[in-house]
Amino acid sequence: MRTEYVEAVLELVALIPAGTAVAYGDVAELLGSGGPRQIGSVMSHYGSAVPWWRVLKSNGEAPPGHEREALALYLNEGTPLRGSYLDCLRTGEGRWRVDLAAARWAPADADFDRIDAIAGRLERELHKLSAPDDEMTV
DNA sequence: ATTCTGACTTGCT
DNA sequence: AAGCAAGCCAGAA
Repeated sequence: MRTEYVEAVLELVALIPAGTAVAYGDVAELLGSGGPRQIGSVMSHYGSAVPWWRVLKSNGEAPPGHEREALALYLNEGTPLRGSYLDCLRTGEGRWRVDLAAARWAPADADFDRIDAIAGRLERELHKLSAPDDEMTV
């Protein structure tokens, strides 16, 4: 189901500029909630409408099962790559990955404002759900 | 309540 | 560089 968490993740991913990328864990950190696996889960189920290829594994490998498609997109938007991606294109044999050190998205001040807005909204939403427990204790 | 599973990470061979 | 085990977090069975 499209929970607040899912919405927050998708909104955040939508902010990632072309040519840059972040790791699943980075998204979780920016969001201030959940872990890498939660992000991966959200992307696999609801990521089709956002730039999913800009969120990948911490070692720079493209999301499992979408390597081919992702490579085309990276080349298309000039994302820094490492390894023999050319061979991969021609012979389908080379190993490659995104040069995350060079491609990692560095949010500007304006971006952080939006990120904080999303994270804050999510925070309040989650708190709201776990709040009604004051009377139960005692 | 318990167990399993997964578009994850990190650390150790 | 490549494989493996153990953490880790939530949702589903």
